[in-house]
Amino acid sequence: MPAGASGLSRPEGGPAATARHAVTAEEVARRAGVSQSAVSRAFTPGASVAPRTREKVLAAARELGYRPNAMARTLITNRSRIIGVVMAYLDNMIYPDVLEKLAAGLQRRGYQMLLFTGFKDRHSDPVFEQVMQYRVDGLLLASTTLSSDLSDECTAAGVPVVMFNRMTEHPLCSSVTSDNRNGGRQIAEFLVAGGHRRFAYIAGAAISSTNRDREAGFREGLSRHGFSQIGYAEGNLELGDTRTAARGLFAADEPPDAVFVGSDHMALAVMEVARHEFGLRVPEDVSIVGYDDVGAADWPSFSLTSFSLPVEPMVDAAVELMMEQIESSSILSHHRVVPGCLAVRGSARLPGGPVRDRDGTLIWAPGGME
Amino acid sequence: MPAGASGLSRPEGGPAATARHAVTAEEVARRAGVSQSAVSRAFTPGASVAPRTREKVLAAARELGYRPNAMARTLITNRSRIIGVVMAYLDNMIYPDVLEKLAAGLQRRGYQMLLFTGFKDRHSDPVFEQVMQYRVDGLLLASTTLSSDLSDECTAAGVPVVMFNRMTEHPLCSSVTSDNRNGGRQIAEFLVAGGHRRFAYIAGAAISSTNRDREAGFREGLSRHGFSQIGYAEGNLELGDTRTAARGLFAADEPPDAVFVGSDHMALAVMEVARHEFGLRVPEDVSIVGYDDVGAADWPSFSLTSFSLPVEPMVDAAVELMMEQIESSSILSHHRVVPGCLAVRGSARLPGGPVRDRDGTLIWAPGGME
DNA sequence: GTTTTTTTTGCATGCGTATGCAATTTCTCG
DNA sequence: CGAGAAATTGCATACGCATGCAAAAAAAAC
Repeated sequence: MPAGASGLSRPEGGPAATARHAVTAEEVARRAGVSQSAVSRAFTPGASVAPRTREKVLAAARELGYRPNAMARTLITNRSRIIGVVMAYLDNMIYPDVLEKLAAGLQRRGYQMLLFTGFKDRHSDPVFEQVMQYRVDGLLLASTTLSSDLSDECTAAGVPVVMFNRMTEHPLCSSVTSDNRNGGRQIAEFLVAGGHRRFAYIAGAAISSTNRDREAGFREGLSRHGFSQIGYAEGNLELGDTRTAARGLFAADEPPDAVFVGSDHMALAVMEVARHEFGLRVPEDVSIVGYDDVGAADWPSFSLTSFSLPVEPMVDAAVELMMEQIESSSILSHHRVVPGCLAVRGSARLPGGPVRDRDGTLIWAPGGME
Repeated sequence: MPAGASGLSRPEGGPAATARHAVTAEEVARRAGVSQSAVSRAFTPGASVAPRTREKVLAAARELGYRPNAMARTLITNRSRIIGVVMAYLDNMIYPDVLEKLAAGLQRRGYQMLLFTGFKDRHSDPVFEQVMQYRVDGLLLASTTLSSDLSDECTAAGVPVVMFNRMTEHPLCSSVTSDNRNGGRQIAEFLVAGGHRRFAYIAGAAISSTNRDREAGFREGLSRHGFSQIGYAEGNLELGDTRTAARGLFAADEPPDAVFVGSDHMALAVMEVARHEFGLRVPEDVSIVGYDDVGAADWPSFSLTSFSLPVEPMVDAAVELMMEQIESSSILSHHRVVPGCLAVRGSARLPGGPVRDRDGTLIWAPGGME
C-alpha cells in the first residue's frame, strides 16, 4: 500500500497576482457617464434616481464587478447593519439551532452577524472591546451575561442589548426567555401526578436566572404537594460535572425516583449514567425529565420527556426587540417571556392525567396550568 | 393558580435618551492636548509615539470612553480583520465544534468572524453578495461550496477562499480536509477483518468531495478483498432521508451485516432505526461505523465506532492557510489533508487485530495502514 | 556649546460613500 | 408654447481614522 499523502501539503499552481484594487463608485460613475452621487443613489432603495439612470449605473456596475463598500457606508450612516452575537459555548444543542434561526432572521432584515464564541473558560470582557470597535448596531447575548459596567457602556454608546435565555437585573438590557418558572412548576406537577415521591434537581449554571427560575418553579410546584426536601446537585452545564452529580444522587441511601435536570444537554448524560452505570431502568426505576426539548430528546434511545424551549418564537422575539430599539434609536428594556409546553415521552412515568396530542408530540395540559 | 405572565411583554422603566455620538479620536486629542495623529499612533502598536504622550492619550481615551472605529480604520488600511464564515447548516454536531475552535483561533490572531448560516434550503449566492460588501479579508466555507464564478470573483477581489471539509476543483481555492479516502479504506479493512460479508454504504451529500472520497476509499478497501457488490443508499445529511435509507437497506432480502455511514450525524440515526425499528442488535446482527467521531459517539448508548475527524488540527490548518494568504496578499491554493484515526468502540464487531489504546480511546492500527 | 543624529509631532490628505443644497432637466397644465 | 411644479442631477462636504512628509523637539556626539 502506498504511504498516502496524509499530512502532506500539496501546492498546486502558483499564486495569482492579486490586484486587490476594489472597484469604487467613482469608477462606475465614470463608466456610466454620471456622477458618483448617482451611483450611490442607484444602490439606495427609495433614492431619487431616474429609472434610465439607474439602469445605466447598474449595467456599468455589473460590468466592472462593483459592490458598494459597506464599511464606507457605515462611516456615513452611522449604522453598520451588524449585530454582535456573543455565545460563549455551543455544547448545548439548542444553541446551534438558535444560531441558525437567528442568522436567518437577521439576514431577512438585512443584518449581518458578527459572532463571538469559543471562550467558555476565558472571560468575555476582552471580547467585548472587540465587538464595540466594529460599531455593531446591537448586541445579542446568549449563554453569557455582561457585567454591569459593560451594560452601561453599551447604553452610553447607544447599543441595545438583548439577552437570550437569560435575564438580568440591569435596568437597560432587554431579554427573552421561556417561561422557566412555569416550566419547572409543570414538571413538578407532572411528576407528582405520576406518583413519584423522592425528587431531585440537577442544576445548570447555578448563578444564571434561567436555572434559578426553573429550580424555583420546580420547588414551588413540589412544595404545593408537601414535598419540600429534595435532592440537589450541580451539573454546571458540563457533561463531566453532570455525570458526577448524577452519580452522587443515584448512589445515595435514598436515591430519587424522579429527577428534573435543568437542561436536556445534561439530562441525556444523566440518563446514560442511570442506565449504564447504575443499571437503572428509565422510567421504571427512575423518571428523568429535562428542559429544552433538543432534537436528540426525541430519539427512541432516549425518548426524553422534556419541557420544550420555544426556540423559534424566542428568536423572533429577540430579533423584534432588537429591531425595535435600533429603528427607534432608543434603549427600551423589555422582558419577553415566551410560553412553552411539556413534551411527554417515555423517560418519566405517566400520570393518569390529560396527555394530549399536538402535531405528533404529546403534551401535558392539566386544568389551570396553562 | 394565577394565569402567569406567559407571553406578555412587561416593559420596565422608560427608554433612555441615547446620545449615540460616539467619541472620536479628535475629541480625545483635544482633551489630551495633542493632535489627532498622536491619538491614532497611541492606539497603533509599534507606531512612533513618546511613552509620555501615549499615556496622556490613553488616559484621555479612558475618561471619554473612546474606542477606535474599526470601520474607519478598514477604509484606510484596506483590511477589515474580518473573516467571512459560511456554514450552511449546523446539524452535524462537528460544526458547532468547528465554529468554536475557529472563532477562538481567529480571535487569537485579532480577527473577527462574520457568520452566515441557516440557509440549508436556500442557495448561498445571495449570501455571497452580502459577505463581499463587508470587505472580508478572507472567506471560509464549510458545508457549502461556491460556484465557480463566485470563486473567480473572490480571486479577482483578492479575497482568499479556504474550504473546510470540502475540496473543489477550482484552481484558486485552498482546502482542508481529513484523509477521507484513507479513512474509508481503513474502515473497510477493519470491517473485513471483523469477519463481515455483506457491506453497505450510506452516503451523505452525494456530490460533495468528502462523501465521494470516503465512499471511494471504502469501496477500494473492500474490493481489495474481493467484495465489489455492496449496498448503497443516500442519507443526504438529513435525518429523515437517512432513516428512509436505513429502512431500505435493513428491509432488503439480504440485509447488510456491516454498514459504513458517511457521517456520525447520520450513523446515530441509522443505529436508532436498526435497533428500534428492526430489533437488530448492534453489533451482533449488524455492525455500524461512522465518520467524524462526534461527542455523542462516545456515549454508552451508542458506543459508535467512528473515524475521528481531526477537528483541531484541521481548524488550525485552515486558519494558518488563511493567514498566510492574507499576509502575503496572494492567493495560494494549497490543499491540506490531515490524517485521522479510527476510534474503536462497541458498534462494530472487533477483529482480532491490533487495537491499541491511545489517550483512553481505542484505535486500530494495522500494519502499513498508517 | 554646537552640530549631527534620532525621535517625536502636527499638518494635510485620502479612503469610499451618503446627503443637503442648488442647478438643471423633465413634466404638467393652462 | 410658456410658466410653474416636480423630478432628477451634480457639487461639495463630511464621516473617523492612518500615514507620508516636513517641522520641531530631544538626544547623542563632538
